[in-house]
Amino acid sequence: MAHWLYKSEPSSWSWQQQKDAGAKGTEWTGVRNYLARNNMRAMQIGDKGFFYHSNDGLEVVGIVEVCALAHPDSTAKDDPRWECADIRAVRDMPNPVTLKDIKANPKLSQMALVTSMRLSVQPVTDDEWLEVCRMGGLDNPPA
DNA sequence: GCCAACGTTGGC
DNA sequence: GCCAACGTTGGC
Repeated sequence: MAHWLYKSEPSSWSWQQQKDAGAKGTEWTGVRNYLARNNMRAMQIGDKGFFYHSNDGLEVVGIVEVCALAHPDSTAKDDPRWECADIRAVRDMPNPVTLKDIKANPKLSQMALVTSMRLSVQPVTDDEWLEVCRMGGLDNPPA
């Protein structure tokens, strides 16, 4: 299964809010970027991803999974171009992994988080997934 | 709060 | 279809 990374500013939508939304999950609305949208179109049910706090925190704080395939973004009713998937919280990172840690790890130098700073929904390779999980203290990373 | 990077928009 | 202007993102 593919892996992803979702950025959110905690002041607009935080990890705590995502967890509070429970198993039903939430639409990942508001993406207005074609690459990010295409990533969401490629998502499959059960795909795991990292939840990253941008601007404030700058760290991977949790694991989420896709619980609905891409559908029209309800916050873009007048513009059929924009779609989003739904995601739900799976678990906390035992130790949040900071952007600083990621940049300092040579194995992660090709991560989109580093190379495509502004992409808000990005793919994560299997190797990157395992490495960040390891750094975060997850001994048995979810597939 | 600043500003660089960069994606999108819109005039031509 | 180019490209300048503009707006937004996001690290610092």
